[in-house]
Amino acid sequence: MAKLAKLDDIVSLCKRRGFIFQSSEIYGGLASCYDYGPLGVELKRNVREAWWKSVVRMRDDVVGLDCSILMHPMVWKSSGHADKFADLVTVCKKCNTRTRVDHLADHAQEHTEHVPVETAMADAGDLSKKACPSCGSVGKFSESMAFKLMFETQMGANADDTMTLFLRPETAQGIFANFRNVLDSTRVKVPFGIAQIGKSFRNEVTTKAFIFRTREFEQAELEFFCTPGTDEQWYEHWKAARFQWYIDNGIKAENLRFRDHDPDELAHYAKACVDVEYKFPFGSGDWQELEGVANRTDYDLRQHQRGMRSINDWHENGCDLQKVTLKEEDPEYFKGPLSYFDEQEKKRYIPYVIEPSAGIDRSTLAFLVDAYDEEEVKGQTRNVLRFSPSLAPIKAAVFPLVKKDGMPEIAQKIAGDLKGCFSCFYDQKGAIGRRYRRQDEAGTPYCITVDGETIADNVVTIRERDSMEQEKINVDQVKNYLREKLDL
RNA sequence: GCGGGCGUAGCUCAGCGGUAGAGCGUCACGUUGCCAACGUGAAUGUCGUGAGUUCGAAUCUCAUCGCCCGCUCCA
Repeated sequence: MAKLAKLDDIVSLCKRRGFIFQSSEIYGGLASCYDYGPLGVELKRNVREAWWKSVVRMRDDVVGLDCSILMHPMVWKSSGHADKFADLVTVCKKCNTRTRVDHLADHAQEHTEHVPVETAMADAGDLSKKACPSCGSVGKFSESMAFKLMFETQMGANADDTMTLFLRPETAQGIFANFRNVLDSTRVKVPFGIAQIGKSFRNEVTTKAFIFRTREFEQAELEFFCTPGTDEQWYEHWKAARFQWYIDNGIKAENLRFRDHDPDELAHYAKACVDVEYKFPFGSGDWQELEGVANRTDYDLRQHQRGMRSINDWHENGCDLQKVTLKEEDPEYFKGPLSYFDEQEKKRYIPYVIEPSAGIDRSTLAFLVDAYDEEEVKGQTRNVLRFSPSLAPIKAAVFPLVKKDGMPEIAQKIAGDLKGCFSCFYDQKGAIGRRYRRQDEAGTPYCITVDGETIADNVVTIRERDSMEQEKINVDQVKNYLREKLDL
């Protein structure tokens, strides 16, 4: 059905209809950055809203949070990002292939294992003896280059007195950093979750495929805290719940799948991880990750307890993160400041964490691509975005059949009334058929048309997007009709 | 970062050394009166950007920015 064979088609559609624009386009564009246009911003807000409703509002065991993007530098020391998100990379001069230095080490590191810069530097010294995994040439490597995966910025207006901070590379750490605050302020009891939606930043080595991998991106993350031993069942619970969410919001089941991470693919702290993947019509493998659900065990909270014990070290070292070494873990770590006391079991422990982490931008793209359809109607091509009503940027459009005889006034009144409930669009220009088709291309589920008889009988026509079928109803029933059909 | 391809109107593209073009879309007026209708008219371009070659550059050369594909990488 869908004719979006290439990424270019999607980019074109997004621009033409005002969903997504290249950032700073009038200045030649800024790599990897994109802006959401009038329809795009509504769509993206609806995606966020649908996630929040499903993960937070419809549940009794999840609360929300909105952390600052800038956090104490020690957060990233504890999380490991400060050390481990600085990979060393070298280029083979013979074949121009880029390779991570730690992959050339004598004892090959695991796939997702990042190594501290110092260790990598030490290994980098003897690159002259290493063979290129691509072409086999020995000692042809360039000087190794460090890739800073975190964006840096300065805090403090006085140039002589600033502190280097990082833009968060994930929202999750802000949740862990607030674990104690939420426990102390909300009467939550394990098992419970803390959810957050917000921007994150990563200097990806390569960006890719439109808004699919960008350096500034939006995440929707849940950290679900549970009793050790129950983590596997919660993992299954969230895996299923998150998959279903995409289905419920309109993704076709055949375009969605799970991909379990192999044991040797897992990050060292993760006990299990699965990706929810969507079959995008671009890229080499087609299937691309929308979301990861991971069992992070008690790793993060334990790391932050170590960080809390190391804060003096940070001050004593002139606030230089590079000079700080995290203190060893207290043998009684399970009684530490980020532990939880279970009243039922009369036991203190560090909860395990299940983390569903979704990409809002790539999900938005998936919803857009999946909704796109072209069909033949009386020899003409009709373009339709078959959005789920929950995501449609515009829920209803109101038209006077013609721009006279009092019809515009009635239509405007109806539109004004509906705007209080949901996003609604009024249009009185041009032929009615054209107005219908324009709304089809924006994905508007319903159009309401006021005709010449409405003045007399108070009846309007409601036209449904997918079937193009029309139904006559009383003006007074429009709002309830839409509420019911849109499930709002 | 490497290799390949591509940047001309909002979109799709033609033009490839000599006045900036088409289709679609957009806007206005008229007509019509429930599915991209018709008529008339109109607006819109730093030809990605900057240098160079030339009497003259959208066109040739170089640099640069951006996008796509591949490599590489990747919660």
